[in-house]
Amino acid sequence: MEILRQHVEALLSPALAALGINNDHWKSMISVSREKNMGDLSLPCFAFAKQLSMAPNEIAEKLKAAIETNDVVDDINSTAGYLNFKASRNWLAEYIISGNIRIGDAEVNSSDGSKSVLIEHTSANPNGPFHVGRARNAILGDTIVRLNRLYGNNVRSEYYVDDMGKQVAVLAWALANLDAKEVEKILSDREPVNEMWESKPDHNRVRWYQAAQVLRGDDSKKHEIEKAIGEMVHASENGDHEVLLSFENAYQPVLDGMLETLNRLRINFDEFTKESIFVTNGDVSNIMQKLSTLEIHGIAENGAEYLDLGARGLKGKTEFYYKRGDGSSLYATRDIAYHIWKYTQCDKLINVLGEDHKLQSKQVSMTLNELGHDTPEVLFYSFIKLPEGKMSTRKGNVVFMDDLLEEAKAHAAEVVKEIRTDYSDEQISHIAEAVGTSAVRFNIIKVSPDKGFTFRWEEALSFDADSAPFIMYSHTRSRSIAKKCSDLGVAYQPEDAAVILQNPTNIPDSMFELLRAMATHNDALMRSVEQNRPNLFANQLLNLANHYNGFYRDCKVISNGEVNQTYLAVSEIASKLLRSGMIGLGIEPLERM
RNA sequence: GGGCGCGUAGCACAGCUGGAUAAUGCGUCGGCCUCCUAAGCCGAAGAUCGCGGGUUCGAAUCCUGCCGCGCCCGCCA
Repeated sequence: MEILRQHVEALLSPALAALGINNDHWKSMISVSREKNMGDLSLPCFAFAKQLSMAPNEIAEKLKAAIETNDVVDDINSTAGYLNFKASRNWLAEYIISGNIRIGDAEVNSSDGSKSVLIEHTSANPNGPFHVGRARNAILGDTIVRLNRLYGNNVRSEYYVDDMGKQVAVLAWALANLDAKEVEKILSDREPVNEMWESKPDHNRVRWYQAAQVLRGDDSKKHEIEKAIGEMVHASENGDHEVLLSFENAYQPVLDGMLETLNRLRINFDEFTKESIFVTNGDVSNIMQKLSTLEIHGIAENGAEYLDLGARGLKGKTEFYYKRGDGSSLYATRDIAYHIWKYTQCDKLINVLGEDHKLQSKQVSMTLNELGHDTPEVLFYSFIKLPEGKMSTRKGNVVFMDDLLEEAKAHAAEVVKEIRTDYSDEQISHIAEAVGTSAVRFNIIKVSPDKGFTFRWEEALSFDADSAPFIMYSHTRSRSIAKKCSDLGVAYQPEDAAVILQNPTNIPDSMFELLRAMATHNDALMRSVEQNRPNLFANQLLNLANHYNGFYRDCKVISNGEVNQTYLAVSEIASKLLRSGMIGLGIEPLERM
């Protein structure tokens, strides 16, 4: 309720001055009321107690007596040492109906020259299909992208393609040296690929990768394979175009398959940047050169080079190696080159990384600092576990995103079929797809990223309150009302605000609660974006949907064939806010469901 | 062993820069469809905020010790 702040400050200022409080420190003490029924903004008076030698509640009472309510703040009360200010119903209704709440659009970049943000997320090795654990990165990252756009930032999303490491080399080696029969023989003790995904290249080619991994553990073949792979890695690091091309031919179909899965979740990227670029264009060797001149630089016996980050306060492992004994670079070195390049593209960087990358990320940031660069904001997330324990492709203990999406859609279809008997199969399929994918996204977004949560099918497929369908349902109700009104010949036009406001309407509690939820909507968005915590905004949207439902219950927009214009205006603005917020979270807004 | 993170009702999860009766969902119990989509709404029961110390007028929130869980501690990516 930041919109109320200046009004409250104006009221408080003279009253506090009269008590002898003349500095502005109290302004930062005004905060959003915890007790929603007491007020919107509150001033705790405890801090004044000593200075004024008065009890806090006495101070609050004195202030209350000294302040006159007005059209904006029409309720001031003092309880237990708090002075509470509540926005006036009519003022708030007028404020919102007049179109003062910013709606935003998560699908476009602002063009007003605002801050440009480069968000790198997912960047998974292109060697196999997404399981729910790996997909947490993509869902969090894409949501941050969307919320930044909704907030008004200029955003570019990037996938950093690891096109030259050992993992890709293993895949390329396997594809060149093994045929399908051999692969299936090697993997005969494992679960076969779900036939539904047999022709999907991420599910298909990962078999070659897995078979190669098995062979790499086989003592009789290990040597020969390691040598071959080692040569490929080495060649790729020297920028050997032929090898890099064979790598690309190996991983690109896999990556395409993975992106197909993300696409179904409405996750897209603006740019794909290949790791090898920074080797072939000389950036990496330039950086290694620069690093070797730093005072915290060190050289190991075999010529490998590192930075002593312990000298800069890093605890635990202090040596950060950026160059191997053979002179080649390491993943982190290339990542540093990538970051420096990223800073030539944008003002601010955000990375989304698994918690296993914390140390690595810290090393990269500290090194960037040494080189005089800014450091990225990083959102770390914990892993998703299964009830049986850690997710592991090797043990067959995984839930693939493709399977989850199918399952979610099927479950949604069941629900729709049961309660909407008049819908066509096509309609049901469309709704089920939207509900299924939205629910999957939302279940991951709504929990705090640093919480390691356990994946459970019954929860992933729960469409009750606290889920995407709950929000979608509220939105659908608002669309249904708009359609009915339009059928009656009444359409909401934002320009008519002044006319609508000429007819005062009764504002019941539940409508007031909705208005308050709308008034705090952008406060929540700001917090969510500034702190890179999508779950905060997910919560806001649940809150908004919840209050819309209360409004829906008590304020009939259409009654006896007559449209209440004020209610319709509020319903429509709430609807827009729900819609833009849903798109911000990657939830698909439907007209009917 | 060291570093980082987490620990809130039977389960899951929220709690913004310390503040008033710790929010919400699932599950349990009870109520609401002649009226804009009941995937909804209303009500009840259910919490020593891991344990101990400290700072403060005030701590789930900050500091510290311990316990439990996760991740990391490669010249891998």
